[in-house]
Amino acid sequence: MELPDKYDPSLTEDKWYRYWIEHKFFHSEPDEREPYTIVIPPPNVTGVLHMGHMMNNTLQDVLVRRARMKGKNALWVPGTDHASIATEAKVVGRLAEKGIRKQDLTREEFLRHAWDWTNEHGGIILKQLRRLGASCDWDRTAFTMDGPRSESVLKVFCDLYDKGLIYRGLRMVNWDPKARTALSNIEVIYREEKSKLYYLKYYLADTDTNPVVPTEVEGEVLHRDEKGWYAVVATTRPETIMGDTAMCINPKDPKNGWLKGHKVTVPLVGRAVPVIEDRYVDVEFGTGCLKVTPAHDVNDYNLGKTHNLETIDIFNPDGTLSPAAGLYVGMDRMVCRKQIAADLQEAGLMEKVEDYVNKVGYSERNPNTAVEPRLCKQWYLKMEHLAQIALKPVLEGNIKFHPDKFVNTYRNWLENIDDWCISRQLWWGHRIPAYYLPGNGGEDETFVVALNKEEALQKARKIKGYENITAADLRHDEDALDTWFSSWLWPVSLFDGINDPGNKEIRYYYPTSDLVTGPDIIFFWVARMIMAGEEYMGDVPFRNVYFTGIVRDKLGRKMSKQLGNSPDPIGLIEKYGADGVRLGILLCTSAGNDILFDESQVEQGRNFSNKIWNAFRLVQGWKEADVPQSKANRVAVEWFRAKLEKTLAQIDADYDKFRINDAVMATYKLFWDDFCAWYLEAVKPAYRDGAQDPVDSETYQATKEFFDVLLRMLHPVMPFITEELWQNLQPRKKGETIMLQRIPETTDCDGQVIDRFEIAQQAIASVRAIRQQKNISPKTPLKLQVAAGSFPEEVNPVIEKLGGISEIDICGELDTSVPGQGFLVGTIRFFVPLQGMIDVKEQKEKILAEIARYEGFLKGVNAKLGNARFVENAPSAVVELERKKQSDATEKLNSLRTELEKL
RNA sequence: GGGACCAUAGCUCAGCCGGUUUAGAGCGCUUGCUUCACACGCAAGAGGUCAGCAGUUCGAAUCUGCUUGGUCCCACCA
Repeated sequence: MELPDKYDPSLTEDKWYRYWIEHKFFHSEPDEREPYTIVIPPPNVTGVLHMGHMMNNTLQDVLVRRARMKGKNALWVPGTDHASIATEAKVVGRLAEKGIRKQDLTREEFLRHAWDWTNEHGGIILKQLRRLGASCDWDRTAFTMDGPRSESVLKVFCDLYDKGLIYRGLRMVNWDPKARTALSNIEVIYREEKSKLYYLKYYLADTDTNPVVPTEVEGEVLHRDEKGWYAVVATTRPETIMGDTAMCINPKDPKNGWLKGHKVTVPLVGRAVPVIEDRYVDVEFGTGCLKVTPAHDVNDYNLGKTHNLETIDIFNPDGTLSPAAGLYVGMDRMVCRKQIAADLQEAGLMEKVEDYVNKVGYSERNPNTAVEPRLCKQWYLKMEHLAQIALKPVLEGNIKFHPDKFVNTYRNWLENIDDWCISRQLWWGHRIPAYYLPGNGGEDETFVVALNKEEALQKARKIKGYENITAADLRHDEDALDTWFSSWLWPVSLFDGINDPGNKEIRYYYPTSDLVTGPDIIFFWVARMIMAGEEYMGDVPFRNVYFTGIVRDKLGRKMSKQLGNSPDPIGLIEKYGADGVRLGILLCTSAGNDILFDESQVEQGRNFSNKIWNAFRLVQGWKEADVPQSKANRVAVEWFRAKLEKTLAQIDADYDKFRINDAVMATYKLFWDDFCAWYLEAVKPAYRDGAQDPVDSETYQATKEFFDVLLRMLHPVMPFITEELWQNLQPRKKGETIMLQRIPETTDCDGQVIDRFEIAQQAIASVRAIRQQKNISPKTPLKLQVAAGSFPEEVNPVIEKLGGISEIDICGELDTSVPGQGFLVGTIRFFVPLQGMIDVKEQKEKILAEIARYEGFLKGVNAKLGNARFVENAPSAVVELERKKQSDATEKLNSLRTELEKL
């Protein structure tokens, strides 16, 4: 077979992926083998692949392919997430393009559109993962809103409700006015922002009742003008004054003490509100006077509760001013802020405006929409018990985080956790299985929680006074559940562990092995999966969590559509091949650290593919012959066998510690440096008279075996090219695959073999350096002298072959009477005679520099050994080591000086 | 406001339970090579006072403290 000199991934990738699928190599069923399970972090069903997915899924594929090749029953379950708020937003946007408003549709009509959209775009991302080579068991592809998963969600909701962990409560929630839904605390992202601090005048409302107004307060300017006495309130949100129902001061604040017991008038609004006292107020902030708007601020809400204040909700769900505001009705809150500021100024009610930096909460899914605190009734999940059971396995090490620094983050969150707001005012999602009974519909409305309407009806009829109601009387709760309320069940629900507890699959595959995900969803997902796992399985959902970093561009910026700095993953695969992309990503990954992605890394991956390809071309072109093995070949084979063993052990250790980039780099260097640059060069047959010499059988077979092992080691990282070459390395049976071959177990290696070959490597490098310096062609044969001693003669043939040495003379003393150049490998002295080709002056300078270096080194060592305290206190082994350094350096110096003299 | 992490060659990082390292890797860079596997290559090189200061120690990139610069997480200060 004639192979082109460039590897073309497009000719192999699709072919082998189809082969793997046809033979169901990715499919797993429970059997007697040890299971290895990964569940995919389900991407948004309508999402498209980005670099973060590429990294995350490449890592998972490496882990799962490796486990498979270690003989485990490996399973990687794929699937997608319905992503309620994100998907609903997309559907709303798409409908808007067609001029359709969500509020004009019924729930059923809207859901029809949402499913259409899902079916149209859903799963694109999973198709893209196939291009990457992902060895997911596609037969098991799941969706968080498919039948079994939805049923699991509802069952869990009912169960938690029955356990008293779910309740309905009137609370101040984080409201997204664009999506018009409540959000959980962790869906709010706080951003520092330049804004204004407005100082508003609140005139005393009761001046005519002759208040006791102080004539002076030490160090403070009192507020009085022609209209009377006034207090000044600093606020960032003047548009909320229509909801003010009090002003608050700290009881211990001397400068505002005069306001006690008075009423003040809300500017523009004209309403008189009481001045209340609460230690919550920070005396130092602003003027020490706080406007209290119980409906629109969490702290104010709490103040309102303790001080029994009226609550005036001045906003509509979409963030516009409601009739309750009385002013600016229908205006957007942000527009209103500017308008009211102008109006206050105009009316002389604004003392001043300052620049101010504060933190504003934004919706995670609508990043340009500021969250509005809003008082409304929502469903909550109590967290105390769940947090407790989730904390233990992580703190006790039953679940290991990589890197473990995230244990702190995790603990901190769980120890200070708030109840989880699980209801969303959305249609796309799992509808809350609560049914309201006919009644007043007020705050204390009656409801039942049940899997379906029939069950709900049965439950409802047991309630006194409702014995005769019909299904039509029941009103199903309109809200959907938070997306994460379904994904937290993922490792359990994928094996139907909720609907069919104790089934064969859940018993076999649960707990899963490793989870690969980003630290940004440690609270959203990781922590909650541990809660659900412990609650419903009584066991951890996974053993290890590998946290990836964020993929950033070369300049350290997050990848984003706006910046246009995110490469198209499929484009990259087409340009460099999936294997190249995978290697490029893996080389720069390390657990928990952000990765700075640059296309040059993928180029490196592509180059490596090509290197493997060409190494294969070389070996494939060899002719095997029944001739005795040369000494050089024997030494090389022996060495590479040892080197392979040693590296295999290293790589195993790296993978076990989740140091995947180190493992990949070690494999890369083993193939490129050790195998190609040294081993293949050492055994490569000579090319003579227009034909290549044959290779002896022993070496030929060993080389093929090495190649086979190397391909197996590389396969988890570069699945396509390794399959292609493995299939061609020797005739394979139909249905065979490298995927299911074993990666060899490690055995002990002969360190001495490696050490002595290293001497040869260094000698060869030195000879090559001499050639380079003296401008001597690699083809010109050179002689080499070695001072007899600890030099291992076995490696001579290798030095001769790779160094272009015609003769190695092992002598008692180097014959430096002829001009030439010496070098040292460790303490072994070498000399290359060079008849009249060297520059004596340059040579001298070099030796002098070397001498200076060793003298400095020796000085340091001598200083240590001359220090009585060192010799007395340091362990004897350490002192011995220093002595050895001393004698070695002295010896080196002597030989250098001898050489110098002889020049 | 609380907490975590980071600072080592031009770049990205490893080493960090103190002593076989007057510091390693990959990429990049320099020089020389159309050597019949590969220029997506081969070979040989250059390059760092381990952020700064102080301390502990016979000995510190490695431990402690402080300083500077950077990143991230958590928190209801208008």
